Amino acid sequence: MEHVITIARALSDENRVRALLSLGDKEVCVCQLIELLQLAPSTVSKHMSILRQAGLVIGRKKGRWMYYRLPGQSSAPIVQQALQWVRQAASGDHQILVDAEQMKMILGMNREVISEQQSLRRKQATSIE
Amino acid sequence: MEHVITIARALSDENRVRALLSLGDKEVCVCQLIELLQLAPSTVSKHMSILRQAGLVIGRKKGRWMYYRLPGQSSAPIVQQALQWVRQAASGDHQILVDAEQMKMILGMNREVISEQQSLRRKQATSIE
DNA sequence: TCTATATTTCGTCACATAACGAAATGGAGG
DNA sequence: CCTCCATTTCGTTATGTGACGAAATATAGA
Repeated sequence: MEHVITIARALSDENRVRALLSLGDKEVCVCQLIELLQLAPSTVSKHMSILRQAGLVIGRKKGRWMYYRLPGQSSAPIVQQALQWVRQAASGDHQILVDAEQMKMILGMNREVISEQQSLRRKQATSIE
Repeated sequence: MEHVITIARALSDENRVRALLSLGDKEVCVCQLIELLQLAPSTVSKHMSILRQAGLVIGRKKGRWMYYRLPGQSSAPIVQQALQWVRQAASGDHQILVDAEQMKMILGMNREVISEQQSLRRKQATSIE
């Protein structure tokens, strides 16, 4: 029961569902999710930790980077079914389709370009004030 | 997408999941759910309206009483699958099993007895202060 | 060891939500 | 029409949540 609630809560935020579904069958690092969602690093980190606590994603640390991916057959049935549900339910949604395209783009870029974009955005953010 | 979020949010509260699963294949009125959850009428009413907005239950007004039931085959696949998920995921949970027993009991009582119990509880609540 | 950088943790703010009681609503029956 | 009563709506309060920036952490590379 507790797990049901935890999973449902994890799926009750649009940004988390976007992040989750953008993973596809790839392993994606946080900086790439930041680029996709256009949110602050700390915010994205929190979202991913909520998804991980629910068992909906698996995190793997490699060097300075944290990679997230969908759990495979090894995960609990309750998790697999939840994933199947959200995947089906949101498939065809405009935002999700756009995200898939965007993620393809992001995965094609090497990380240096992403880092550059992000530091650029940070400068913009501070200069606006 | 919006519907996904609405459904997930509706399922992210324990009392709502309890109410939902206690319906089974019966039609249940609000006063009976109040009895089951032991919450204030206004609270239960709000919970059921959230479940109804998500499409997870169907409400039918008969005289002074409001009856809720699970939607049948007619409901959207996204709803049916969500219901199937939560039913499976929470089946075997202790609270849910207890609730099922309790609901059998409540459905066996006629409404006069329930009303009496509830007005008794109201008196108790005020006399405590 | 020192620096740079990806990520997380922490503190804070605005806003959402679950709970209640009181009052409003609406239908049944006198 | 009036009363009763199940339910809903409204207003309030306490707590939860999502957002951010600043600071802490951890790791690769000089």
